[in-house]
Amino acid sequence: MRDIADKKTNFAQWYTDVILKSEMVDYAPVRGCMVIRPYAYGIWERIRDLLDVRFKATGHSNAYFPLFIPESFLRKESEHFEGFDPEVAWVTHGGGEALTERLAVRPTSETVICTMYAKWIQSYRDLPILINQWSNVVRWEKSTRPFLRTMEFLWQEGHTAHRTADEAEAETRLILDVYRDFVQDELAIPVIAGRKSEAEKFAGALRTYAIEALMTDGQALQAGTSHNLGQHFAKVFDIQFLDTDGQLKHVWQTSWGVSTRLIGGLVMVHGDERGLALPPRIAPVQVVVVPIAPKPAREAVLREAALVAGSLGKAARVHVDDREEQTPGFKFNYWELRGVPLRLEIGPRDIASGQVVLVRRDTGAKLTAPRGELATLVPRLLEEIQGAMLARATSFREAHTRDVAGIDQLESFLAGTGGFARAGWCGEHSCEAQIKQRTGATIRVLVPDGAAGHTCLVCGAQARETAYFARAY
RNA sequence: CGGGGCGUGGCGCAGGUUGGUAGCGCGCCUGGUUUGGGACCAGGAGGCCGGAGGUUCAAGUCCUCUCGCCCCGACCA
Repeated sequence: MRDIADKKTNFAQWYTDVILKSEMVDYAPVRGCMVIRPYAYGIWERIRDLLDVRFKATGHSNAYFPLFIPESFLRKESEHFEGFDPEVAWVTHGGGEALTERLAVRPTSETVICTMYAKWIQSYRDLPILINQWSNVVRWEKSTRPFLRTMEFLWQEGHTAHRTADEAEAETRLILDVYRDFVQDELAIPVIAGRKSEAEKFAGALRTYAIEALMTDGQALQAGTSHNLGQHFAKVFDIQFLDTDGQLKHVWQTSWGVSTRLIGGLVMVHGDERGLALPPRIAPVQVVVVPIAPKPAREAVLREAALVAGSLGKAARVHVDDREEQTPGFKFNYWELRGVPLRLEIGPRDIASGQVVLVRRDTGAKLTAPRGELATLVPRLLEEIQGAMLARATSFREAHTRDVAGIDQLESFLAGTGGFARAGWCGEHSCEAQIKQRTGATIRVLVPDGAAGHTCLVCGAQARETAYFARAY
């Protein structure tokens, strides 16, 4: 493949090449910021729309809270403040005058939202509150990569308040399931869902759950998080309600989010030496029609291409590439780089035979089909591609997941192909820290199953948890 | 913050050691011929070399300062 670095030997450069050359993104004038170009924004719109449906279906509503957060709000919960302070951007001046109180550009919105919830919640009848917002946030990151870690990014953040601890925990897990299903079903990315260790949890949370995906370079990517905030925020922000028993109680809260980082995940899970490969359900363009139009037949071919596109109607998102200046070969590469799942070729030969040529992006497989069958064949093929992409990603993950018995095994596993290493863990932070220090790997998630009978891979004590370790983005 | 790399037409780069009329590829524009895996020919447009200062008859090139970007690491929800 011309113009993009070799994926096997130079993954980081390959990633950068793909996202720049497919015109998904460009570097912004400000360090660490990115411009999300129409093609990638189209993917984000699909992500947003599909997730939003799932949020609404589980009872949530959207709202919007301000970008600016007074410093005093952020300081109320000390663990939360300390977690975020190093990467907060502060506004100190406005309208040419110094502000009496600095304003944070939100790194996340718990503190403003809690302030409002304190006003809105009086009675158990006001609960639960189930609000989501689609917004941008800013975190002053030292080292950035487009989509994976940028100083400003787009995300959704859900913030809920509940009457009981059980209800909050159920909500936290419900959202984790929503995320897992969404990412697997729509993005064709298999994930491991589990709980974060104390060291890795959200600043201010009681418990953090996450879904973790494996990139094709063997590194993990946190693809979504769901936090059970307990009553920490309720207590410092004084969010109380009068319960049926006449007692004044603090609410139990959750917060959860996914971001434009998911787009980086799509690239790194499904991309190949030809560029991006998009799962059909998320692809802005599902089918591209490339007319092969030598001059004498040009009019006829373009007319047929338009007819075919039209005949697919609502069955698929179709684009006809009728640019005159480019040759078919150029267009094939162009759309493969952009990851369009299915290509249709129509030329004089096809018109004569009443057929079209179809080419799958995921496998490169080429087949011909009679024109009349397209309306049923194309949707079926798209679903087949969707399934095949998930299956491929899943078997890659399976092939790169190992049980390791000790830290040496973990180290050599990571030095080799990398991936998820599964092992027992005693629950002590010192053991977790030792692994990170020696191997660079962290606990991605803890899963409930099967710790019994295992020992901690570091200290050898009885394991309390089963952990997935990996190096992560 | 540490290490490395780099700023020269839109993009990618050469030129620098040895100062002497700023070049190549791609892209772009016009015309023509082409179109089943990144077309070809011809003719064009476009940069005073990141910025400031200095040395010199003369600076892309040498010196000083400065700004910025990328990668790796550290850090990081």
